Amino acid sequence: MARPRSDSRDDLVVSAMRVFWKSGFASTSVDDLVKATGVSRGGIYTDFRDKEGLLLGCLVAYREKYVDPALSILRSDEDGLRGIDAYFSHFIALHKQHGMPGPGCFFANVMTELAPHDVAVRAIVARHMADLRKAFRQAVEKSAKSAGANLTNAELIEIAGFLATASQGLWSYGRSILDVRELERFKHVLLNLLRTRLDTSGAS
Amino acid sequence: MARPRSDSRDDLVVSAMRVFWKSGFASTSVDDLVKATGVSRGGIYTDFRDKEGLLLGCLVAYREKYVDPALSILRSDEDGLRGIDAYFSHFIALHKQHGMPGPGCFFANVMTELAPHDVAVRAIVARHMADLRKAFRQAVEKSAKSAGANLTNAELIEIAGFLATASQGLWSYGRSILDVRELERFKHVLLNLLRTRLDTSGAS
DNA sequence: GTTGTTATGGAACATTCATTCTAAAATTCA
DNA sequence: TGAATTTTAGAATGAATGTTCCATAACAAC
Repeated sequence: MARPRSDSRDDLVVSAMRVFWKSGFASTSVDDLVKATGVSRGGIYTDFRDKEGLLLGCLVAYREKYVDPALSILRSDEDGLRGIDAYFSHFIALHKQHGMPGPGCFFANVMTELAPHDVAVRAIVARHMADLRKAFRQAVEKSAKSAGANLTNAELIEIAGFLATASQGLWSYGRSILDVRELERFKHVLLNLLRTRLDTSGAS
Repeated sequence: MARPRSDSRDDLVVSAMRVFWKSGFASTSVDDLVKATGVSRGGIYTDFRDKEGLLLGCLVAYREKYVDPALSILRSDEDGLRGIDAYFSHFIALHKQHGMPGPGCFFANVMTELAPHDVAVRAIVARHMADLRKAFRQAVEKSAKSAGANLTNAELIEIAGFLATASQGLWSYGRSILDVRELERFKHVLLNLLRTRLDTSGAS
């Protein structure tokens, strides 16, 4: 049963992504991938060089399917803090619907498992973190403006980097707990800290 | 060459810990462990039920050898914020001496890789996070007092939970980057946020 | 309906895996 | 020294691994 190429491969990469996402790279066998995707071994090795090639494809698919929409949400609200709130709520909702312990963030998982030993993974993870920092930076900048806070460019960048890194901790933690409310508490504290930080940088 | 039992097994568990810590559970073979520890396959399976049993032993050893000293540092300074600073500096120094990309935090790594699928791991990780929260809580409480900040018990707990979770993100991120200064920037922002939070909760 | 292209299921392959076992060697204690 | 106890190195086991290959079957285009 040969299916039309273009969209069947989207299915392949999306199904594979979910398995890698939940179980990690090393613990996922090619057999698992064949079963989960419905694509034959040959098909997988034709379209991707090997198991790691498929993983890299899955990371790209994850960015398009999950990260980009989340960053749009983060950017779309003209109120920066509300955008950040919405970004976290979006992923927390994903964890709620998935059931806890949650799947975490695919990038955070892969970063933790493979980054030290795999340059290709490190590169694509670095790009993800840069995107995340950039989106946070714009959000913080907006809310700083509307709060009348004076933040230097360096401070904006610092804070954005902190937010990006801290949120990776949240998603990893989500893989080990049974209560989503812990995720919400994190969001709550993060926003409070950020708000007070902006409120105390009022124009001199 | 039979060595005295009690201390040779400490060596075993410490050497194995380092391998699991850097390479993860699934990617570490029993062969790797035999080579790294110098203990025979039989010896490993005699003292620990299986590979996972050894991992659990390594997690306990990690807590004793790395976490407890770090928490002592965190607790020892009578200035809470300075204790938090010292805690992060301690682990950052570890990353510096190890070379980047760093090994991260063993608990954070195992949490990300195994927690969703392994109840035993989840339990021991939960205990670690609780310890970490408790230590952070005491530190924040101390610095709140000395800053004259009015924080409710609930607020203290919330903030401590945030700190514990956020720091997991830092260590995971440390596995994907080549420049330790990124870790230091994180610490810097974290402490700033915390400081301003305490300064704005002054007695009414 | 024929032809050329692609995908399939599954066999085949060579490794590697976790785990068990055993005979020899080292260590302990008398 | 000699007997009892551990530990070792490494063979053995059987299953699982990633990857390649191929004959069959499904498809698209004409």
